[in-house]
Amino acid sequence: MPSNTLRIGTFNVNSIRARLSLILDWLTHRQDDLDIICFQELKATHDDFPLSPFEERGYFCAIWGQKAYNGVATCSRNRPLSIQRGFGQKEWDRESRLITTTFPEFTLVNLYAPRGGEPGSQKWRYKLNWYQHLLEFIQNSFSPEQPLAVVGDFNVALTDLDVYSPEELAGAIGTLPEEREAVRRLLDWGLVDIFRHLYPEKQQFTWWDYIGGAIWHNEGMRLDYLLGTPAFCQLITDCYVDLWPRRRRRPTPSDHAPFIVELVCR
Amino acid sequence: MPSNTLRIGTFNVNSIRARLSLILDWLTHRQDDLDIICFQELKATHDDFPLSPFEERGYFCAIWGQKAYNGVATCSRNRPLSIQRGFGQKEWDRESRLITTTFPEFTLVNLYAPRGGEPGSQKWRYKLNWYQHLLEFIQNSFSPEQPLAVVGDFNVALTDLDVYSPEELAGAIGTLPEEREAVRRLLDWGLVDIFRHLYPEKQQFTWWDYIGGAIWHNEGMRLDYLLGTPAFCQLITDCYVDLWPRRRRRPTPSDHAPFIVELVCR
DNA sequence: GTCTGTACCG
DNA sequence: CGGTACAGAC
Repeated sequence: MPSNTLRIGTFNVNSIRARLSLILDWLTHRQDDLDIICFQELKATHDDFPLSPFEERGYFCAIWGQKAYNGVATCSRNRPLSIQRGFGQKEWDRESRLITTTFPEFTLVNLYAPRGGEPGSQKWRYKLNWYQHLLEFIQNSFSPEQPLAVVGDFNVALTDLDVYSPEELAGAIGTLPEEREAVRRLLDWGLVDIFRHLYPEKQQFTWWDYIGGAIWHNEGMRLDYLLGTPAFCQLITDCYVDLWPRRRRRPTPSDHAPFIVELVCR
Repeated sequence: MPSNTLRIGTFNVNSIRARLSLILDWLTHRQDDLDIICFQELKATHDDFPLSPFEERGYFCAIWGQKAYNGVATCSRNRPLSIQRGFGQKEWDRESRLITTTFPEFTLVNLYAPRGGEPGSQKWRYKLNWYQHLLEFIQNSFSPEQPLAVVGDFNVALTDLDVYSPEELAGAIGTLPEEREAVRRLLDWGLVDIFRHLYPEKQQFTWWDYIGGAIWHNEGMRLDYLLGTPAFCQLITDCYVDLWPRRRRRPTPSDHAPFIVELVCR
């Protein structure tokens, strides 16, 4: 590996506090090789974020916390040039689901999409509206020509290849046509699903239900993505899911596994 | 020590489940030298009692559990001749606070008295009524001539010697005249406070508040007792509080320490 | 299945 | 301060 390799991870941790020791052990296991980590589902306020252990490992943490639910943080070895919490519209910023950090080489949108609900339900509608708003935010804030990555838990499995059993999961939340279409509109704008781009045929999940020990039968979904503009994706050398923090019993893991992207930085 | 030494312990564990590993470590630390253990505040139903580890260590457990609150169990190497749960009156047996086991050599009443409340309050009245009922139960069920021990968490500090600071604790729950009088009536009936009998001047607490790290300043109270009839007490060779399971930080200990009585059994 | 709040009791 | 129960979310 050349020394100018940069690694970005995205990890829905399902509580940064309950999972702290596991996350730190994971960082150590990886020999602290991640340059940027995008966390989702902090389930903690800014004040409750365990800042010290991350600072001790050399990370600056851009945090947008919330009590009990949601919450995102982007922790990076280099301090970002700017941080924006949310969409910048009061109406859509009641939930902490999005944090944007800019770096000299690229811009990073770290998001936690709503889970949604049954088709036609209130939560289903909210998810679609949220995605529509995300699209407009990206359209208004960025250009497909700039190096941009949109990364996080999208709570959508884009195709049937991204779920363990399309038959069993027909109509399941995260696989509905409207949800897939909402993400696809982001791709149409100019973002590339880098995992699928690099591995067109590979089935690789990032989430497994707690119930029934789904991780042990690999019955999961691909819900976590890095979508990048071509200017960003040309930097990428590889990407993969790191199962280390997921395939274990104790301490109790998150239901998600981290997704790692490696790039060269000139 | 002669091999016919018998050891009885009483221990308010403040949840038998949350404290299981600590209790088992404690038994091991003591080289499994306890013949009878009286537990209070199981905070678990009969079905939730962790029976196996105690059975594996050779104990028969007479359990009277309750969800979330109260709950008592008497675990003994020899199976008791009989077990009675509660007072035997529906009205007074809604809470699991008392279990009586009979053995060939003596009878054992294991109790968890109500904590009570501010003087004049509902809970204060309930505690006094409960003690009145306990007195009548003992009067009606036993004779001061028989070998009988009444052991457990009485939630009363009998005298000012039994609290760390009579000045600071003036009027504190557990030190009120009516509460002390309630316990004294048991002594008047024919029971001996064996610790005080053997150590008339010694200040030794069995409970320390969680708040403020009271254990580290020995700011406690003596709330746990073994009261015995003379026929029982004549068997006793020594008694003491075992601080091992209390003076520690992790795993979080109970706020009580076990009280141990040693006897000779002919 | 797992987590966080809130509530209640010690 | 520390335990359990319950509701709500995912």
